[in-house]
Parts: sequence; structure tokens; C-alpha cells
Amino acid sequence: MADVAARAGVSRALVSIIFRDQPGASRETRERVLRVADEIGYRPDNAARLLARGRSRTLGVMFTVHQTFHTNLIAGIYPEAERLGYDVLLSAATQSRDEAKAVEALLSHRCEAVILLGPDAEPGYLDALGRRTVAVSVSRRVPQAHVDFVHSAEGKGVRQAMDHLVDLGHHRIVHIDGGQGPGSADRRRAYRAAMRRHGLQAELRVIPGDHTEQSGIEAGELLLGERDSGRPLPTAVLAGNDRCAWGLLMALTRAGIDVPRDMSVIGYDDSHLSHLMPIGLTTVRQDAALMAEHAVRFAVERLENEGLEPREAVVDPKLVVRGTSGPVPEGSSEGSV
Amino acid sequence: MADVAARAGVSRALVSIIFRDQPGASRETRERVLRVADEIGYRPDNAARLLARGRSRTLGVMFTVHQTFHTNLIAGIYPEAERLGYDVLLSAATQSRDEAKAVEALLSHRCEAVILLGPDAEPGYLDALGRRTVAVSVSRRVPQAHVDFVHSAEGKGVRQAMDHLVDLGHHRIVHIDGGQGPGSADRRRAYRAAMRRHGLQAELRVIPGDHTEQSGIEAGELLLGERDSGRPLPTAVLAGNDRCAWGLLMALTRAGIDVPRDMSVIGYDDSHLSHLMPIGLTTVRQDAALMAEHAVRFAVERLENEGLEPREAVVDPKLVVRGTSGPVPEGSSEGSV
DNA sequence: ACTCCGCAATAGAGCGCGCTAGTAGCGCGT
DNA sequence: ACGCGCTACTAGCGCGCTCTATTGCGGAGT
Repeated sequence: MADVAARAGVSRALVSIIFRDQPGASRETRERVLRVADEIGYRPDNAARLLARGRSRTLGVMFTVHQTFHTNLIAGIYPEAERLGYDVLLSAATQSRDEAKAVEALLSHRCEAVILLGPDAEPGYLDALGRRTVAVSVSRRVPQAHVDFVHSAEGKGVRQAMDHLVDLGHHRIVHIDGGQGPGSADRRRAYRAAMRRHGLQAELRVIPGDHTEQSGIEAGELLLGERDSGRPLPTAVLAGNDRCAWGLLMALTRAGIDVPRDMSVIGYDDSHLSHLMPIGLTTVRQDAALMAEHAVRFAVERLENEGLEPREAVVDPKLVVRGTSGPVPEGSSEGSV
Repeated sequence: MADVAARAGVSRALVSIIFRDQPGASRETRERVLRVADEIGYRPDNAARLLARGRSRTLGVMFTVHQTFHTNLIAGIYPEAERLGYDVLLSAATQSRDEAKAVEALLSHRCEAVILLGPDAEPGYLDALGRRTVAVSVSRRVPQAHVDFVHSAEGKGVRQAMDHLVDLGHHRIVHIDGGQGPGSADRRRAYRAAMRRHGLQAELRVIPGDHTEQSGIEAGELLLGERDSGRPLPTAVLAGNDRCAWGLLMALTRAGIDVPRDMSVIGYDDSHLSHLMPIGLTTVRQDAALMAEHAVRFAVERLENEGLEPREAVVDPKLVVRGTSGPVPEGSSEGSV
């Protein structure tokens, strides 16, 4: 910076002003300085900037590799952060690198706030983190922790999916749940409520699972095994998320079960794979862009208004009907054991 | 830091020494200072650290959202970087955020080197970047650019896959290529060479595609359409990568083509989805962990030895035979048009 | 008693910036 | 002539840390 100043025949302060796009420099000087800077390849040093400014205007995002929905969120976080004048740094949790480590990396790089995508850490940790810094949890509700919370209205999404299935004549509707996964508890609850509301409590069944393809495959194999020993297949399955639905579809396809003729399957997330399937996956779309937007805003607003308490945003999901849901198979609506 | 020093009754310099784990402080003082720091919640500020040290010991990683193989690489980068004492910062390229922007973000946060996962930017840009800083390209070869290069031996992988297919009796083997995608040119070339080597140049056929599920679906539909107008289906397809293979499988499944009975399909990458399929995907495994390790080492070694020139590492891939490849369908080995 | 040595601890410069307080110069009205 | 407000620019401190050089000090060697 000193070099640029010298070369352009101005003071360092003026160069600083120009690079911050602040008023206080004439048009010509501005152009000259920028030209000189370009010539000698000068680019302002963020670290020094942050240090001097006292604020970093940087948001940290913790995500989990392999969770496809997270990538949708990340894609949505960037533009909103940029709009508000914030930088974004990413840190991944992997098998060998737990969430706490990923978060520490962000914090030590001066992120003023952290956005946690589907955090899996224990409530105590999240609460402590939320008191040490501004934190936002996306998808996972942790009522007792001092963090903002953004999620989609799981209940509404599940209800739409269930209404859709019942409209199509389905009664024997099974839910593969997401175990400890974000949102799973709400989805499970909403499934139960919907079954009861439709007078189907007798058919209510939750198969434990998680948010992976593997769990869909296992649930599928479980159901197929039961069929072989006489128990009828459900006519419809509400999966814990899209990945799980994928796995289930794989298992069914392999066994020659035609979806949606023999069975309907509904996912959750509308990850980018859903519409690529030959018969697109009927799923509940979580508006990732909108969720990302809320998360960024919450973080920024709390950074810029000291006293603000953590808030909660609920984004309405929307059932996207594609090819994996259809009318109930003939003759199987009334428990054709 | 000054607070800690005051409370512990020592100078700031000593606190600094202690937090850097350097010799020059007695055992007792060390413990006392650490205790005090813990009490008032002090944690060293990385930005200031980097600034003062002149070196950040931070590697930047640019990746593309939705490219599943990248997540495997990321998972491998972390441990190796940690082992060598480096921090890692991630920056994603998305639809609305091009690679240059992602890289700028890393650089302005003082990353000393950038690791580019499957970069898609033009050679001129990469070369300029490689001269401005230490850069490593993973998967994409850009001979004219001043960057390290890590890739798997595409030729060997393709050759193994082709030999496998030919061993199974296949002649009519089609390749869906990866367009401009990383490694595609090499894979295409190796496919052509293998066909010739096996005396199958008459059957040689490359269908243009890219590294997405969509391109697999489209290629599948193309082949199915041709079948309907009399042209026989290939007995085997070598896809550009796993995502493409997925798409193809979807299209085939939908049309009632049984894999591997009617057609064999081989992917490339061994992304984490491949083994989850009902009949696992036969694919060429790129050793992501090893590639990540090389990338990190290259970057670090060039950072720590000024004069070093960019190098190239070739990691041997390995054919993983799963369920999507099988013997050639009866009666179709000799071009049964 | 003297130096020499090694260890614990410190003083203070400086990393590359941002920012506050200020100055110089100019046209304006009175 | 004076002060006033405005633009264009500058001096210099300080952000939180690292690092080199230096000091104080107790014990071993002569």
C-alpha cells in the first residue's frame, strides 16, 4: 500500500480511502491510484483490514460433507451475504473432523458469526457457542440453546404430503424417519398426527432410519422381507428425506416393485437430484434460498444490534408432485392381506 | 492478551510465547497463564497472528457445490493439512459465484496457496493465478499453466474398465464423455485407444456429455430412441463419471432395460453413492484421500521451498467391479442389427 | 571474587491496514 | 478584510499479535 501511495504520489491514507470506496478523493486521483495498484499487483490484505477495523464482516458456515441439501443452502448464503456486505468462509465437518473443530477454525479466522447447517452437536455445546458468539442453527431446533433458528415448517410439509397420499386413496402409509437428523422429530410427529386425523391410526407405522441412502435401502429390504412372509407392502412410503427415498427406490426397483404403480414414495428436501430421476421424485421442497437468506439476516441483524435476542424463522415448504406418487394400487386399499 | 498478561503478572511477550508453544517459559508460569486465559475466555486472534507473523499457514480450497467427488477430496485435505500444521479455508463456486470470485475470497483471507478442485476456468486465468500464488489443480490438467497438478491415471482406469468389459465379451461399447470436465479428454482418448487395441475400432462411439446426471439421462434417451428406429443398443456403456452413470441407469431402468443383463454400465469416481445402489455401480475408483494428500503436500512444499517448480502427481485408479457389469447379452455379441 | 552460561522473562518495533483529527486551498457572502 | 463551508488530502495512532534483541539472575567453573 505504501508502494502504491509512493508511486501515485499520494499518502497511504488516500489509497486506503480509495480502496474502501469512500468519498474524499477526486475522480482523477482515484483512477490514477487504481491504475498504479493494478500495475504492481496490489490487493488489500483482508487480515490487516479486519485487524484495523476491529470488525471482520465475515460469516462462517459450518456444513457436513455429503449432505446434498447443505450445498443448496451454501449456494443461497453467498448472494445474501454479499448483498449485506459480508464475506463468507466455509468449514466442513467430516468423519475425522467434528463440528466443534470446524467451528473453531471459523472462529479463529475472525468470523463474527457462525451459521450451522444441520448441526449435530449436543445442546450444551451449541448453547455455550451461542453465548460466546452469534450463532444460527439451520434445520436443527435446539430450544434450550441461545441461537437463532431457521427451519421449514416440517409439520406443514408432512401434512401436504400426507393429504396428497390420502387423496390418492392410500391408507397403508409408512414413514421411514430420520432418527436424530434435523427436523426428523417434527416430521415424525406430523406424520402421526396426519394418520390420526385421517382416521388411519391403525395403519400408523414408523420405521427407524436416518438421512442416508443406506437407511432407505435397509427399510426397503425390511418391507420386502415382510412381504415375503405374508405381510402386505405399504401402498405408500413417506421417507425421511430425499436421500432415504432414493435408497428406498433403489431397493424397490431391484425387487421389481414398480413405483408409482405398486407403491408411492415421497421424499423430503427437493435436493437437486430429485428432478433428475427418470420419474421425478415427489418430494417436499424446502426453500433453501429463502432459508439461507433468513439465516444470514438473523446473523447480521444480531451483529449489528447488540441487544437482539435469538429468533426463529419458519419457511413454508411446498409439496412438489412428480412421478413417484400415484393412485393406490387396485384392490389393496382395504388391507388385502 | 494484555489482560491475560496483567492478570497473570507477566508480560504480553511471555503470553505470546506460551500460546505458540515455544520454549522460553517455565512450567509453572505456563500453567498459570493458560489457566488465567481460560478464565477470561481468551483465545488468540488468528488475523492478528497472521499479520504479525507474515505467514498465515492457511491453505484455501476452491470447490464446486454439487460435485460429490469434491466432498471426498475435502475430507482428505483436512487431515493432511493438519498434519503439516496448516489451516484450511473453503470457498465454493456456485451458479451465481464464479471460480475467480471464490478464489479471490480465499486469497484476500490470506491463504498462502489455493487448491482448486476440478477448476473450470480458462488456462490463461489459471496461469496468472499460478504465478501470483502457489496453486494446485486437482483433476484438471492445464499443461500451459504454472500450477501443480494432481490427477488419477485416467488412461489406466479406462483401460482396466475396457479390459473388464472385453473380457466379459462386449464389443459394442459406447463412451459417454465428460465434455470439458476434468479428466474427460484423457478418458476419451484412452477409450479410443482401448477400442483400437482390442480391434473394435468399427464399434468405436463417443456420445458427447458432461459430468451430470442429466447428461446420462439424455444419452440414455438417445440410445433408446435409436433402438426404436432399428439401431441395436450397445451392450456396454462407459460413462464419463458416476453421476452420468446414475442418470443413464435411471433412463434405462425406466425403459425396462435390465442392468447388467441387457447392458453393462461402468462409472468413474467411486463417489459415495456408487456402493449404495441396489446393484452397486461398477466404477473406477479415484483414490480421493491420496489425491488430497498429494495436493496438500505439493502446495506446502512449494510454499516452504521458494524455488520449486510445479509438479505433477498421478494416482493409480482401480476398477471396482460391482453389480452393473456382466457378461454380454446372448446373441448380441456379433452386431445383431 | 570473577566471568561465563543458560534459562526465564521483557522491551519495543513492526505486520498492513482503518480511522480520527486535522491542514491546505478555494470560492463564497458580507 | 474576515470568517465560513466545502473538497482534497495527510499525519499518525492503534488493532492484537510475533519476533529480535536484551536484561536479570542463579549456578558452575577457575
